[in-house]
Amino acid sequence: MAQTVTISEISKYNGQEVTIQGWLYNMRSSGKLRFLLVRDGSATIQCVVFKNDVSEEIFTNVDKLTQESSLRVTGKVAEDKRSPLGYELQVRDVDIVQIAEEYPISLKEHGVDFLMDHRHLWLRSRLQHAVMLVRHEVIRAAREFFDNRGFVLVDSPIFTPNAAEGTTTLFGTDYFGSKAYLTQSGQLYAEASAMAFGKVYCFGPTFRAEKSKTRRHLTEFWMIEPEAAYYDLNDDMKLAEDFVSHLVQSVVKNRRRELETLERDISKLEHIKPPFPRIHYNEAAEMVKKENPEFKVGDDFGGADETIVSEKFDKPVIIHHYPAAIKAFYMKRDPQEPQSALAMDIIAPEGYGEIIGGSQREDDYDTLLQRIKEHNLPEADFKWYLDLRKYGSVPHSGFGLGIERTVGWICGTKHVRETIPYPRLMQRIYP
RNA sequence: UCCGGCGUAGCUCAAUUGGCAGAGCGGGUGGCUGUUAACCACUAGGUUGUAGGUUCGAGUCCUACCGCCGGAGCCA
Repeated sequence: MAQTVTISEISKYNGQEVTIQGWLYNMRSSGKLRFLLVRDGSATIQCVVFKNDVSEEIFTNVDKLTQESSLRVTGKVAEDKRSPLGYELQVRDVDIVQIAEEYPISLKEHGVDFLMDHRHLWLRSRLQHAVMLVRHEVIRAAREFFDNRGFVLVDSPIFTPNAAEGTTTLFGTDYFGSKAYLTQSGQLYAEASAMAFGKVYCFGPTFRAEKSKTRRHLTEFWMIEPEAAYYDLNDDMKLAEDFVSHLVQSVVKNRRRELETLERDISKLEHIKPPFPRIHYNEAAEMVKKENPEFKVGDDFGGADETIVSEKFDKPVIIHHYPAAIKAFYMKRDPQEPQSALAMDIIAPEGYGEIIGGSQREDDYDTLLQRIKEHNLPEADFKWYLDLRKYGSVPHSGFGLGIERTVGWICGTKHVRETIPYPRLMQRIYP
């Protein structure tokens, strides 16, 4: 009875007989030879069936195999320079678990819509598999980063009674007869958590009902949001650049093979280390104005404008001190320049757009109450949030990082929908 | 919501600007002892998104609708 092993660890068993269990990715044949490409989720290996090495029955059965049929293969691990993996399996026995029906996804080209309709199967293919492993590494490294720095995971709720920044972009649900919304950010609750634990982060799905149809948008996406008491904007920016650098370096180190599979130019990631360029909004606005005459100082940047700024640098760019008028109600204004918010965004290189938005929060009770009134927000729903400014208020800051945009940038994918297993878009909620 | 593009075989696409609906892949059958999206031969496969219109004749032109794509706005 041969030992059952995973393909990614096959090099440990060179010369030994082992069993692998997986699915048939592709088969080629040549007379008395059959080449079975078998994947098991960890990697893919070529299994060579030579007619004279197996029984007549096994050889006949192999010819019945179809793409994605499930099977167990037993054979001897052999080093082979012709194999991309470095090893192949010299087959002695094949145990067919199921003969797959005609598989919809061929090895040739398909359109995006067709592939998305078959997302549940598309995840098996090489490139999608690589992207998901990078996503896994980004999330693993993100939690590692905060855990190592004394941040506590304190998650925020997904159902919320109110709208942090207006209800038009929120998904409403019926909550036992009253209205509830799906969260668009865990931040407000993270602020409360930070007052209990000092340094916290929350990580979960967030929802935006905006009718956006671009390569950068999903209606459901994952965001990781640290929040720290006694952090000012400078502390926040330092934390953010250390964080982004750690994510990129972890992927470069631990998922290099996947980046190569994706044909990502790794040299563009290797030098992503602190410090990042930091530029004042006014400075960024001047850069944009030179190339986009329609832009007016005081406006928010559009996608193309962000790219104009990010193209000037080969690292992510931190833009800070945005005009308070275009930013959220909870952001503190700079006492030195009251028209500006203590806010910062990080724009990824190569046109991948905003991956981080953060700020120092307003910590004065009266000022915050005034902002809530100015924005016509339901005061009663924010009572608990205002409480934080009544009982030991402290300066504090935080930011949110969009997982999908970050993974998209690191992988070099064209559209964020390929960076989440089952994307939700305006026109898609299947599968 | 606005702007633009596209809907032809299971999939990816072609069809000479209005004149016999085709190819590759995938499926099926057969062949080949080292294939790398293997290759070779044969084979099955169609209400050209829907409805109407113009015309001797419409995949192609016109009108409406439906679906999809990605860009703007907004954002991570």
